[in-house]
Amino acid sequence: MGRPPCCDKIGIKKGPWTPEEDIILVSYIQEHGPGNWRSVPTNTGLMRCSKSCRLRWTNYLRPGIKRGNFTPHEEGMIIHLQALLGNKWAAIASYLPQRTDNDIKNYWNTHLKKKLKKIQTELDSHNFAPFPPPNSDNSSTNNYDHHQFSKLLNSPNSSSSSLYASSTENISRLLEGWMRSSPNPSRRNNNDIDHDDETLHEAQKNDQGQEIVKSCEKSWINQDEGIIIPKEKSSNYANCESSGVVANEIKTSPPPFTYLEKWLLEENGGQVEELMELPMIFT
DNA sequence: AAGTGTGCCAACCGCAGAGAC
DNA sequence: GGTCTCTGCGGTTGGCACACT
Repeated sequence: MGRPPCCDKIGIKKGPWTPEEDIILVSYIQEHGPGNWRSVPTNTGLMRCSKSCRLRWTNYLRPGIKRGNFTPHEEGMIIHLQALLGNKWAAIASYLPQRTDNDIKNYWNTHLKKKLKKIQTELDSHNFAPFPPPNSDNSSTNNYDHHQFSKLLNSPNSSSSSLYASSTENISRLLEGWMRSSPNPSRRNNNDIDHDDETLHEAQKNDQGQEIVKSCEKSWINQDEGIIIPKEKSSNYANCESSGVVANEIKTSPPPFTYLEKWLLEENGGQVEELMELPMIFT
């Protein structure tokens, strides 16, 4: 049935990209813009399949990619978005415009998964609950210890994010300035981070954004703290649901997307602390 | 110094969706 | 409507670098 893999073709080079290949690819895209990947190998003379060219561009060469350590804020966003969306790395990456889905996926698999697993073990051994008991109000959260959880998450003993460092210079710097002046750039320049809100609004228009909105409908937004608690884990939700408040709130007017926006794009470090205290689903 | 184990990340693979014909 | 092609996504892996013995 299907067509053979594009990379099975004879003469197609595999493996790590050389700086020369990078420069050829960057030069070509600089001139023609990203897209029409099919024609890239033919037009550039690169002995790579179109897929490999696209991947190299999107994951490594395109301008605006931030490499190196993930900040606690980014880490928190990933953790929470993963809890919210699952392994939808592309969707998660759309909220971290400077990170690639591959980068986020790798970081999750190599750091965060272990970190959360360790935290869960710690929580078990300390006998305090990661979630407030259902049907209880916030004043009686029993063993649930926000600060302990936060401490564990930020503990230097739990795998250090500082180990995650870039080993190679980002060749995309060659393109600095170009994307800015380009009439229709596919991605943004490093200097455009002040337009994050525009990107988010664009994302909201497309399927990924709609997916987030749908996800929000499944979550209970804690408006006091500006954070999102998975519906099934929130005692507030349980309490309100029983009174019919939430059902009406969500069914008739889903939580405004701006809550998620505001929280996700909040550059204030103080928000991170709240995030770290957030109960979440361990997978 | 050499061998082995482990962590990490770039890149590959296979699948699915969308669009063109 | 069916087939083909292109693109994007998520899971997996190869291989390098470093740590440990």
